[in-house]
This record gives sequence, C-alpha cells and structure tokens, in this order.
Amino acid sequence: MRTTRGEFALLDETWSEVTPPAARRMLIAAAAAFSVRGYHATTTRDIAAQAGMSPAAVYIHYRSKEELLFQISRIGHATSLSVLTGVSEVDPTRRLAAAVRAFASWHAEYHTTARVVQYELSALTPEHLADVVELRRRIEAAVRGMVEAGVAAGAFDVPDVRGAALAVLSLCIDVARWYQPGGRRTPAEIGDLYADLVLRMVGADNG
Amino acid sequence: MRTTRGEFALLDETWSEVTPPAARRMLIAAAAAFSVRGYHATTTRDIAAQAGMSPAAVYIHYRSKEELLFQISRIGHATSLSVLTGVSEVDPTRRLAAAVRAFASWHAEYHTTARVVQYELSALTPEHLADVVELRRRIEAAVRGMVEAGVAAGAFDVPDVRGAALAVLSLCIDVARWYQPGGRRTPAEIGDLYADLVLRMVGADNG
DNA sequence: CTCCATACTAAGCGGTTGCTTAGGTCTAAG
DNA sequence: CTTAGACCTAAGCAACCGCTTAGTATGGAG
Repeated sequence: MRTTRGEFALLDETWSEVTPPAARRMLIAAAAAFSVRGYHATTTRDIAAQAGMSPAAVYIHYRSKEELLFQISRIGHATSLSVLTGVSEVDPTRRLAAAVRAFASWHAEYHTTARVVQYELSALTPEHLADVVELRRRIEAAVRGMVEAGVAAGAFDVPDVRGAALAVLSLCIDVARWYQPGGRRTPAEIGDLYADLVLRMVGADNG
Repeated sequence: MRTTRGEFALLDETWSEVTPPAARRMLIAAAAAFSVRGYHATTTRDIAAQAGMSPAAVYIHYRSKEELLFQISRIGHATSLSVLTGVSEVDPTRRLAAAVRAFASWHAEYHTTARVVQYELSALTPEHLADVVELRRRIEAAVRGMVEAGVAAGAFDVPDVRGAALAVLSLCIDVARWYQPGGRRTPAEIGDLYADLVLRMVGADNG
C-alpha cells in the first residue's frame, strides 16, 4: 500500500468511487470527525463545517448521519478485504507474510478509516450492520484460509488453527488503535515487523 | 484471575474500594452502559435508571458524567496493571507466560471494564487523561521489561524488543474488543492460547 | 427569454442532553 | 421532641441535537 496523494491533503483513493465530489468531501469530513471524536460525539454541524458547507447540506447527499457512517464502514471494510486478499504470492509462508504486511500497514496508513471500521459497528442500524458483518466474516475466513493452507502444506506448525487465525487478525486490527502518524514506526515498518511476528506465531520457517 | 461472585450478579471485586454502596452501584451501572453503548451515547438518565435511582442521584456522588468515566478508567487501569505485574514466577519464560495468561484473560473476563479502559480515553478531560496515561506508561514498561529480561537471560530470541513488546501488549488488549461471553473460548482458554502464541513470538523454548 | 432540475442555505422545530435547584425523607445525636 | 446532616427525588433550565422546510442561486435545454 502506497499513498499517492494529489494536490489536496484529504484526497484519498479509498473514496474514489463516491460521487458527486460534494458527497465525497462530506464522507471524508465525516470519517475524519468520527475517527477523532467517535460517531456519537460528532455532530452533523461538525461534519458540514469541515466539508465547508451548511448543516443542511448533509441531507442533500445522505438520508441520515447513520448513512454516512454506513458508507464509510462499508467501503472501508471492502477496501481492507481487498488489501488482505489481493496479495499475489502462492507459497503459503510468503502469502501469509505478504497479506499480514499489507493488512497491518493498511490499518496504520488508513487508521482514520480503520478506526471507524473497527470501533463504530454498534452505531449502525441492524440492517446495515448485517451487511458489514458479512464482509467481516469474509475477512476472518480469508485469514483462517491462509493459516490452513500453510498447515496443509506442512509449512506451519500450529496446534490451534482457529486460535492462531484469530490472534493474527486481532493483532493487525489493533494497529488502528495505537498507531499515530509521526510515531516511532512507519506503516511499512509495522507491516514488516508484524509479518515476521506472525510467521513466528504459526511456526513457519522464516527465510 | 478467578471470579468470585456473590449473591448479586453485578457485584465485582474490581470496585470494592468504592464507597458508599450507592456510589459503587452507580459506577457499576455506568461501566456497563459505557461498555455497551459508549460514553457519548450513554445518558446520565440511563446510568441512574440502571442503578435504580433518579437522574439527579448521579450528582450526589459524582461531580459530572466525566468523573464517573474517570473513576472507572483509573480503577480499571490500576487493576489491569496489578494483574500484569502480580505474577510470582521468576524464570523469564514462565514469568512472561504467566503475565500474558493473566492479562489476556483479565481482558476477557472483565471485558466490560476493559472496553471502557481501552476505548474511552478520548472522552477524559486533559487532567484526568494525564493521570491515566501515566498508568498506561507503566503497563507498557512492565511488558517491555519482561521481554528484555528474557533476552538478557538468553531465553528469548527477539530482533526488535520494543516491537515485540508492543505486539504482545496490543494482542492482549484487543481481547476486550472481540471477546463475548458464551463464545467459543473461556477467558482461561484465551489466556493459555495467548501465553503459547507470545512465547512463539519471542522465540522462547516452550516446555 | 422561459422552464426546470440540481445544489445549496437560513431559519427553526421538536426532542434530548448534562446538570441544577428546591424540597422531602430518613437516621441518629442532643 | 428538636436538630443536623446525609441521601435522594420532582421539576425544570439552557443548550444542543438530528433533521425539515421554505426559499435562493446556478446552469443547461428548448
């Protein structure tokens, strides 16, 4: 994951699918505010002000504040799933390492989005939550599948596959909580560190 | 950590220092509500109702809603620090394993408190946050110290001590996010699983 | 030009929030 | 009985919330 920012600091390829531009600016403003203060502490006036519009402008593009959250959560989950499963390696050890490197560094680089994704699920309506939970199920299955592939190939030594997969996922997700830009490690360094630690956890021969 | 519940399901040894009993009931009600809905989504009326009192009763015992949060956060941090450092083992490998087992299972067993501790820091006033951050610094130092002790004794193989300590702490803390009672694993089983995974991460000889 | 759809704002509505005030009830000491 | 003080409630206040309504500005089609 490399960040290719344009002229505008808040421009973020995560939201490129969102149109029109005013709706995208609103989403980016909402994601930033939800990430810092949390969904419930953020007012629709905050979001509109950060997007440079009036409070009523929110409701031109979105039905409610919760729908803003849902769009952020849905797109964020879909993006993180594609980051995790988009690795090209086929060797189980290299594949798990690459996936963890990408997934962990995504949670650092895009910690703003990732925090909304990971910590605001309970603010979604039951219908919207169901959509997102399905994406989360696929994320869990992808991690578990990579661990199982290594075990099946005899490359990993794991007494509890489900437990190891849980820990790997948990470790990567929690990066979003503690990471802060300008800290000791870059997102890429975190990815490398975590890839190594995960290979140790699954008992892989780390070349 | 063993749970010794009395006649009342919400009774919790974590809050035994809080008096009078009405103030303790209020804290327990607040912790339960903050844990489920989050600080900002919880109203003082919710808390009072759960404690079986009128909305105004909150302010007999606490200056503000934020002071309720601070007391929960302060006591919760102090408890988790003592759980982490209270292990009696001296051998570095057994000591780290015991500390991780206790710390991870605490985050499961007391996930209600732990969620407030880990996810509501930003709702604290700057003064209260400073108190809590000092406790968090000591928790980090304790974990790092245990990893360093194993390296110094030649029992661990760790290329990046600070990074490994960060990952160990992060892994245990995130238990509070995903754990749910009645799930696949008990807190004790989570402690055992995590102790094993952590010894693998630090390259210890796991007997 | 008119017509019309899109994108936006000013103003404000009903409801909820954290917290306060004024007063009531209980227990125990004098 | 009187008094003091701890504990609690009923009622409500000012501020703020998500969201709506009514109306304005803009730009392209006919």
